[in-house]
Amino acid sequence: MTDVATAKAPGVRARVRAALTAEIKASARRQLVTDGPAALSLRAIARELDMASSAIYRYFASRDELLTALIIDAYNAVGAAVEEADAEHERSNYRGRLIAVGQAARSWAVSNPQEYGLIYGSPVPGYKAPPDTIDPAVRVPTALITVFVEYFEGDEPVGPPAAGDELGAALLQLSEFTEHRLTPSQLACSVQAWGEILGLVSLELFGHFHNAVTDPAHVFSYSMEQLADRTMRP
Amino acid sequence: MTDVATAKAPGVRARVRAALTAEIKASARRQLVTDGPAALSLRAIARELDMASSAIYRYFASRDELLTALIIDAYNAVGAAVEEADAEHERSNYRGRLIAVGQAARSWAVSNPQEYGLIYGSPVPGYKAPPDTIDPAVRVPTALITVFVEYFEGDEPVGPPAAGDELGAALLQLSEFTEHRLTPSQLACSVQAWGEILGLVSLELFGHFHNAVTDPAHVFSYSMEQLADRTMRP
DNA sequence: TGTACATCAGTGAACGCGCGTTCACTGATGTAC
DNA sequence: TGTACATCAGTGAACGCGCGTTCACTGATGTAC
Repeated sequence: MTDVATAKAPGVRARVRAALTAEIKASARRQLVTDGPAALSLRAIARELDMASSAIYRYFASRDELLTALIIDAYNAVGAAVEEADAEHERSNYRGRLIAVGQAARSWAVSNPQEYGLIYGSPVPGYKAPPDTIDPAVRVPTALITVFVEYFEGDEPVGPPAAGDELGAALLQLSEFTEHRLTPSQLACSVQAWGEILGLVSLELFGHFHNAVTDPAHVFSYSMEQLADRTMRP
Repeated sequence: MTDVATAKAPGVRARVRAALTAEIKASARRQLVTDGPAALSLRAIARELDMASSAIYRYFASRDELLTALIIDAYNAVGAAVEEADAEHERSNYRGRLIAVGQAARSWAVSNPQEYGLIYGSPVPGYKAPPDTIDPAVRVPTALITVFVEYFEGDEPVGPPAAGDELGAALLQLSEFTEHRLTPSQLACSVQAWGEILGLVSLELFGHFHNAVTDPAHVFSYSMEQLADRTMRP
């Protein structure tokens, strides 16, 4: 029992701690919507949570650390949404998976525009992302490229890009990341897909469709179908 | 002579005024690079220009008005770069024009990353773009879509989208903008191109190619060729 | 050409505000015997 | 089970800073006769 109690010991205090940490982040997220990341204010959060501004420092060592937490949360949120959408399709339904990944990314972005801006908009000036943001950041592109890897796998496995292959050299790191299972032009195809998804979502969310595209959701769906049509055989 | 003098009268004072206005904007642009638009500070500009902070108000009525001027300048700068690049090709060389437009947009963005972020990154929170930003903002997409309009013009001219055509409805405003000279799927094709260009540039400039794409310029060139290949007949 | 007046650029002080971060502190909650 | 001690959460005052904007003002530059 002492054992269990000790195991649960962090439970009592730590649970309260976790709850407050979450509340701080929620308040920060709310603030993001109205003021943007650059204006994220610890004092404003403290005010909303009815505590001394210095109390925040029990939970986050600095403003930047809080920002990092928000960024990681955002990456994990899109990442999870995209992975879930992908998992809902037959593994061999590459077309369906590709479209699902794109749709899930857009849906999340539309529901969380400020967090989308935080991770895919202009970087916060003066903020240097620490290494622990990398893994979460990589989830969406990984999900996307995995669909292509598995789709192309039918073709003979490819080695590292040949010397003198400029496109291969330009995409060498990506080729390593996928363990050289895609040709340079297949890698480029994945990057283009990622670019098109992100570009369309950014145009929509950052207001560039005003007075031009009435129904961005429809145009996006259509574009994803087109994307699938042209990158994957029927 | 009095006539000319009166005509030139604004010249003396107004030229000094124009010069200082430009200096203020230049300082603001410099500040943008290090601190971002949200932190744009009139006092910092005044400090750099060795004048009282209140003097700025002789040139811009408020911080927001200065920001608007920067945004308009940025849109006009990319707009001009893109139009120039387009003009350097034979009118009938649609493929060359399309690629040139994309390349010019990217080149400008790479040389002016902060101004790119200002207009194509996350919107500045609390800032409402006034109507005079619209015309400059529309130059790049107009150049792009014009290439498609002229390319497709060989086909029979199309009317407004048919009732019940969902894609046509989603793109109705764009169709009007081009005086109904493109079919809905051709319009969508233009939007996709614009999305892909913007997406690839954003991925590159906002740091998402780190540890993945070594040579973004090459991948971009390749992608533009592919884009031209798939949207336009040889 | 010369004078009287209006316009404009720029000053410097002030208002009222918000910020991140530190520090010594009080109590409450957990830990070890 | 009870006591002594260590850990931790939260406080409130303070430091030093920067900001946008207003206002009454001084001089210089242009305008009209």
